[in-house]
Amino acid sequence: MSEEKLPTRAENYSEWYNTLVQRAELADYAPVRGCMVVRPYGWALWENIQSALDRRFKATGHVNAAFPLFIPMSFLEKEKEHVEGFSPELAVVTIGGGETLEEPLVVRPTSETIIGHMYSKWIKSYRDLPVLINQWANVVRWEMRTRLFLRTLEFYWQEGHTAHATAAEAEEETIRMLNQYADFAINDAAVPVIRGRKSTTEKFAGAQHSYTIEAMMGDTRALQSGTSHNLGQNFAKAFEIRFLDESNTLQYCWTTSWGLSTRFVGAIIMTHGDDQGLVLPPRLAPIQLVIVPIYRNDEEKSAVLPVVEQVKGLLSEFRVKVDDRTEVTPGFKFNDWEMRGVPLRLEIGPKDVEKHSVMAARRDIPGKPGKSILSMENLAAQIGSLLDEVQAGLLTKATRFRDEHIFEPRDYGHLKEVVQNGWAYAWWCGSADCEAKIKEETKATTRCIPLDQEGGKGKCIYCGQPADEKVYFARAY
RNA sequence: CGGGGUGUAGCGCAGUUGGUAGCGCACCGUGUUUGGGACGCGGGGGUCGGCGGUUCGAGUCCGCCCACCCCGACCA
Repeated sequence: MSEEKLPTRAENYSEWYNTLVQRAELADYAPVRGCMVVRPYGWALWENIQSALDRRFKATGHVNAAFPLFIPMSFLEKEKEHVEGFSPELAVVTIGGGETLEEPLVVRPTSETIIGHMYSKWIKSYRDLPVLINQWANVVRWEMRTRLFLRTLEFYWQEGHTAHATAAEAEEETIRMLNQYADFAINDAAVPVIRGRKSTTEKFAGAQHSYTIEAMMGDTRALQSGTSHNLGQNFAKAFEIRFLDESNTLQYCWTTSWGLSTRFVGAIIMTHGDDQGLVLPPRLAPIQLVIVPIYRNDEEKSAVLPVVEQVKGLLSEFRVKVDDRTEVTPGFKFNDWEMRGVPLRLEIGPKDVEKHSVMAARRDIPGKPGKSILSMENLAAQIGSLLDEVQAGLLTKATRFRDEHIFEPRDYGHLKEVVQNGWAYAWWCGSADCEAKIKEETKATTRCIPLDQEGGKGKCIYCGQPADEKVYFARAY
């Protein structure tokens, strides 16, 4: 049960986040540092994210499989950049069954290597391609600083791994899945995202290049919310993933990988949440609608409860919860479900029973303005359109917030200023040196080089050299 | 790993010059309440982070250790 007020976002954003995650019962701290327990409500949200994504993966021809948690250490070492990128954060098992292992086993930080190993066994001919496999899994990365959902030692995700006959097909796949992520984020989670390419410094260790969807959180910091990597032939060469083409020539495959994790739960919290608590997008909310019965005595109770049941029956197409707790007052329930982010609340009391109506309150519009009286006629249709309005409203609001906090700085001094409370969209010459200097001086990193560029030429915001592309700079999670 | 902080009931905290542990919330029982975070009465719950030391006596003083949180270098 929840105590009273949350810390406000303005007061202390990170405390607001931490308190909310726990109070809304999304997750809790595990006894191991940096690990989290995803509680039923949080997991239900994740399951809805999973099914929204899985649907898209299936629709684009992918199948699910499961690969082992343990990876031989030597596999990690086969791709030079990959091992350099991941070795600092590996958890390694050296003892099994009381015996020191012949070869240490890495707890997977990601599965390119072990999947690459299997692909080299499975792929012999161009007829075997493409291979389009996804897995839902947990992975472990030994991070220094952790935050619930945003960065934990162990997290849950999906990782897609594909192999193709040509570079063009691999690139097409990489972009296709990036677009699936963007579509999911925007249309199901109401999280507006910018699709873009990562700079060389920011890309995945071992990738030829990486793409990302970047979202702006309520404190204007950026969150990398999903990534798609074109691995080129790097892993194919390291793991001998080869096929015979139509003309009987042995060729290396072109592979991709793409992932989206429980971090996205954090994205939803920080995109939509307000000082009352969570605000969940109707398409993903574990509970879309809560019904709070209201009565003062047994007489009213016996009039109200049957109507509550009747309404619940009418709304069977939605995820409905009836809050029939007797130990707390309706007022408490209102606050409680608002804190938990339920998009819509129905109040049913004696007055409603009498008038054959119900009182509806939208989570995204606090107080009286968000309330409306619905007649019992076509109730399901009315609820359906209210939920659609909430869904659309969240996206509009989040998009407006983001756009209001994206600036095109005049010069470097101006950039320094705007990244304190927003993103800077500026020309960049592409040099890792300028990128590093900017990071050092402002804490802002390049988030992505957006795919949708208006073109033209400019001068690097830092060094003034000619630049072909504009990039987003922001402080990031 | 560096800097800062905190460990006392599930959570948040108090605990005086050392004298054997308390408050609020939550929890259990009960009655009155119930359209925006109800109230009364009665209860249960603690190896005071761990180990050692000083002392007749340690939550309190001393030493060592451990854990967690916050801020930095790495990351989905």
